[in-house]
Amino acid sequence: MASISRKPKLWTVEQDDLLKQLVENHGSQTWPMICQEFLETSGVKRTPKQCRDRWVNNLRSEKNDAPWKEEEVMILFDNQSKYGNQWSIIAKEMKGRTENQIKNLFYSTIRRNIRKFNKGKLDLERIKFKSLSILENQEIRNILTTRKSISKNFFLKTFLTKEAVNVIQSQFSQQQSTVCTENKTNYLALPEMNFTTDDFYISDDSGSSNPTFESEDLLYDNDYTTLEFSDLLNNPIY
DNA sequence: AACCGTGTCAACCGCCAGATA
DNA sequence: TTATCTGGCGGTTGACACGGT
Repeated sequence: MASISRKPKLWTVEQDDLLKQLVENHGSQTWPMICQEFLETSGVKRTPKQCRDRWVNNLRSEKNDAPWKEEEVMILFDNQSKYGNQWSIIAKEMKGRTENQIKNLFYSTIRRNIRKFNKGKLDLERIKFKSLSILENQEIRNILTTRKSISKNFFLKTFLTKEAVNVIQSQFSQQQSTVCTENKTNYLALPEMNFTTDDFYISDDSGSSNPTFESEDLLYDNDYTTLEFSDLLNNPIY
């Protein structure tokens, strides 16, 4: 079956002006009427849904198009943690940012960090995204909400604990999983604890087989939760 | 200069709940 | 009571710009 094209149909300034005018006349609750009048006036066919989306996402309020500040991003992730994916509620707390802007930033951050984290890792070590519920695991959340400025080393040297792997696998429990038998390398996992990416840096011991995460107060090595690949083979986790 | 990967944004889509006929 | 309509919302897609190689 041929896929249906969904080429976006961009709005012109004239169309925006007309839509604003119509909303002014009829209010923002009567979209079928608005889109009918829109068609009669402009000759352009837009569905009620398209009109509403355009209004809500771009025209309704004064939109802040400035690049996101670090504080805003932190507030966004705090709010997401508090309210879940209720973007409309989050948007109300973030003046000038629309629901769409907030959603876009959130998902692009998640996607970026998944890509960075998975790069160079074996299939079993990777974060597989099915739904945002995996963020309920604090460890995965810390990885996926990491800021843009964090170094590649952070992702290279960070591995999932058994518990985090379980969380991910549970989302795919209905699917057949495969076990890679080629690599017997130990998995070095982060400790199960709350931290922010400001709390530590990765020590410069690139020649060592035991990457070390350090902070001003804490020093970790692989004495803590370490997941060995042989364990996985002997005790499948799914 | 060309290509590729990545990030951002607007628009689209599908689902759900409430209102109404 | 049921079917249909509508608005609201979360999640996804496609286009485009930009930077790195």
